Amino acid sequence: MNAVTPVILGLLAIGPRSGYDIKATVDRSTRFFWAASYGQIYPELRRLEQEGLIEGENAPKGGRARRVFRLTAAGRQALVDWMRSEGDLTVELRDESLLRLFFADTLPAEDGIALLEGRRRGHERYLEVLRGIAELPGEDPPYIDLVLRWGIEFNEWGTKWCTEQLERLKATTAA
Amino acid sequence: MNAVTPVILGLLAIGPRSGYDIKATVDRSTRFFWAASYGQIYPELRRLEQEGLIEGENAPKGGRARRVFRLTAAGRQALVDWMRSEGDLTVELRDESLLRLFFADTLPAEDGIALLEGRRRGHERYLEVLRGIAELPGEDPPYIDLVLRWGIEFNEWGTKWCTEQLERLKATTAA
DNA sequence: TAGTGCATGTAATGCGTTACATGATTTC
DNA sequence: GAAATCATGTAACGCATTACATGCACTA
Repeated sequence: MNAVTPVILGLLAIGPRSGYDIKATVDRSTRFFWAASYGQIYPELRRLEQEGLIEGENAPKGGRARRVFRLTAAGRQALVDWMRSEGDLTVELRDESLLRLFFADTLPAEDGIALLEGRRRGHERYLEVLRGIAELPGEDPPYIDLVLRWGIEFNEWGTKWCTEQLERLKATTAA
Repeated sequence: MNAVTPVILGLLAIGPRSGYDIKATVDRSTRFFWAASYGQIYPELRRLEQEGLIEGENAPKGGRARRVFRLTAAGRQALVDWMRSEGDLTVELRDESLLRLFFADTLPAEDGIALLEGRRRGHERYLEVLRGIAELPGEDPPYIDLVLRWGIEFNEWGTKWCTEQLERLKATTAA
């Protein structure tokens, strides 16, 4: 069981897919909070098949080799077990902008302002990307939609937070 | 220049410290959004000294060997350069709870509820930790305080978000 | 006097990304 | 006919954590 295992099992629970499909789906969806690369996916697919959690079937498209995997009963059980396993909230965060802010006391006042403005721009850019995904035609299943809305609402909150701090700073320096 | 470089330069800009001190400070402050381990810190201290960005001085406490580092002029410049370098917002997130939620459509309704409740508990636990830090005696410099408040307000927002989604779900299933 | 904290350091390990190789097919 | 996309796969690399080794000093 490693980091890609749950993504693979989870995506195959939605529907059968090839390794390539899995990577493409991840890059359009979970990558914002859970990335995965070919170097993890392909070896893990083989391992999961050996363990009987997934089953592969050759499904070439034209003359192009293609192997589609689907979840076995054991695989579905493994997914359910993982979904119900402990762990209320495990977030690993690496936020360079926050680190810069943390050290902003060592710099002139205008640098702190610039950092906050940059942070806000970053949130706004994320919002554009996520809103673009949300406006795509077709309806997502409820929880996939929920997670997408989390991303949007988080970045809205982050934008607002930066604005508030900027106002507070301006009020303080003015006084 | 690697991931620990800015933390070391930034902390030494606040005041001279030993490698041990740096690790201890990180574990009390930036680790929530920027971790660092001995395996990175000690080799990097040597490298930075060789490059002339920091200077070490033997400062034993009693018979216990101790080496305290401080920033050189070149080191301060390197820090300023990094602080002003591009990069509005680079967040790397690994959120297992979000991944579980993403796949919650494949499970019975009560599992989704449980996931949201667990997520909320996680936010509440983080709040306890961060509020404990905020209530510590002594006053933090403005931006260090700002970042701490970000952590608190983010987890407050996250708690509220979970509550709202739970209410929404209950309203939908009731109807 | 045993345990905890201070203090430095490294070797091993694990993990994930990057980059590349290969080749077919579709699209412009 | 070139470029992009589909599709599979791995080797090399870098990075970070874990775990350990060593030893002094303080405190209960």
